[in-house]
Amino acid sequence: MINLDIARIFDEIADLSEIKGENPFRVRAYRRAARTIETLTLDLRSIVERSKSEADAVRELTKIPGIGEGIAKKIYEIVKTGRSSKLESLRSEVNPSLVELLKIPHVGPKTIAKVHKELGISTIEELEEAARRHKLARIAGLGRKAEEKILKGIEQYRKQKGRVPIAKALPYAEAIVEALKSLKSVRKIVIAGSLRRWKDTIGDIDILVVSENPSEVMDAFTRLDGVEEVLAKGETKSSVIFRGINADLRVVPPESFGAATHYFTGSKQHNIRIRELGVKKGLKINEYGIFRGEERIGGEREEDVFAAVNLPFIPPELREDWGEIEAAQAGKLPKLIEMKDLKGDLHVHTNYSDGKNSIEEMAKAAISLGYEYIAVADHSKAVGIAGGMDEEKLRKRQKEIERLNERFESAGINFRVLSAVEVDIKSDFKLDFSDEILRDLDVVIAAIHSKLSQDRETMTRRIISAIENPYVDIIAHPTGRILGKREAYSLDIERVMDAAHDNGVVLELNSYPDRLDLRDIHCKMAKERGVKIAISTDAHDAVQMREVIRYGIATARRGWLSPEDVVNTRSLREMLSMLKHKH
DNA sequence: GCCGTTTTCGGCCCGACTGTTTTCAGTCG
Repeated sequence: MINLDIARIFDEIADLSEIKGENPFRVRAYRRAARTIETLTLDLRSIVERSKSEADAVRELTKIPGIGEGIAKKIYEIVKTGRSSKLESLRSEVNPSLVELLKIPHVGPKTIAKVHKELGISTIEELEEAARRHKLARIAGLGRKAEEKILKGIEQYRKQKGRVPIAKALPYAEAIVEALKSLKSVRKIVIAGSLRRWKDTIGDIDILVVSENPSEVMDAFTRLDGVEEVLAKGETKSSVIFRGINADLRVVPPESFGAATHYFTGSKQHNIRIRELGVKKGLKINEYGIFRGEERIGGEREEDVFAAVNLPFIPPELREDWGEIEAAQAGKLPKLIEMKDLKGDLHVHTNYSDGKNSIEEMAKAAISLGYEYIAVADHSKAVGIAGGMDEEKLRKRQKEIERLNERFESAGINFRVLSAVEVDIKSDFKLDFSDEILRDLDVVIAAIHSKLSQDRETMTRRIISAIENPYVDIIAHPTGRILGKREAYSLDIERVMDAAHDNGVVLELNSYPDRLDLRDIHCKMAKERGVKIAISTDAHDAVQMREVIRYGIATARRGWLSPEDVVNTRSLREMLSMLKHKH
């Protein structure tokens, strides 16, 4: 039983309670607890297991914001017994298959309860059938339009568009901004929402505009080249599907720009917390501004919103209700890493394995970025599909690296190419090069590339065995996820982090936008455990080295990382001294 | 269900859009 499983139980309790018609604030409490738990950097199971009694465990658990006595006791029960009696009794009251209907756009708990009660509908197929036969319109409160909407929603749900990797949504958002910028009445236009928070996946594109002529903007937006469907069009807000992705646009007056930017950036949970703080100070905070009674006391700048509740500015990447509000109150917001802090890239490929460019080309690209070093980390021979190197090819590469470094030195260029490998951790736990070979390299990166479906215990031990090898410095893409394609390996990430800490091994944050692995919350977890991170690109050509790093930096910021948490913010000498097999 | 230097009870963020309502409910973010 891990945190994620417990979060799922509370999500189901929330869903079932909602359909049952429970107090919405109770539902919200379960949802908030689920969100908190799934992004918690502590293991609930170990908190419960090291407690002497239930009361002791409850005392510890209720220190977590959003977890009170009721939910704490349920966590205790779940960890101890593997079951939740609350969930089980709900399941006997509310048909559990109704939960899936909640995922259909435009279908909410009230509608579900109604169609279930009136028509006995409990599956998507039954709902679709009833809508087609116009049976739904007979129910009070529903009509023909509702039937159309529900059918459309079902179609959308089946297409499973869902969330897309940030690198796919960002260019579309930039294209929309570019197109609308040219309108005369557009004074300001910004990207907000999860894109501004740099979340790894994006559900929809949010654009905010200041304009004295909203209807001109709405018309232009809904007629953009690329708009496939107009979902809603109002005075100040419209929604469309833009090249397969939902896009929302909102127009506000200039004096509301700051408040609207904050509101539209989210996250939803962060906004709720900020507005609650406002309520306690007798203020109303909405997208138009900050109000005391009728009087507006701010909202032109985003800082106004934070200042109104006595907080410093919180960077968008932190606005997830992952503790940033408490940290801001305590004056303990981290100084987040920035692009300019990086001094090198510790994981790039060259044409010695599956990279496109030569070592020299990669080095020159790195120099142009202002870096002091790169580690060329070509694949080892077991990764045949990526042209992995054997020992002989490795020796040949070594000579080329040495010649290149001599040239840089004699030309007075402060830059060094580090000789590295991305050595494969094979399914039998062995590394793909002998210790003798690894010992002579500048940097040894180890990673898993095959047999990804081994069980949780085996995968955990497989990675830890690499961590314990005396020459392994860095573990690359530690969880193996590929967004939209492949889940992370089944892995006990906490044990991996503890082993990394104990052995002085660095974990990689792979900047590839469909990897971003470690992910944001894992970076936070690593930081709290004192594990150092390398933000690397894993670039297979020079253009990628330049372009994908921003996603890595953004993810690091979402994971609360400061320059000192990251090894490649250090000068060459200092960075090398932090690696395990020192040079 | 959570939470509290004005509360251990009585609040709980706030508004836009749509549809079916003749004054508001449902859904969404």
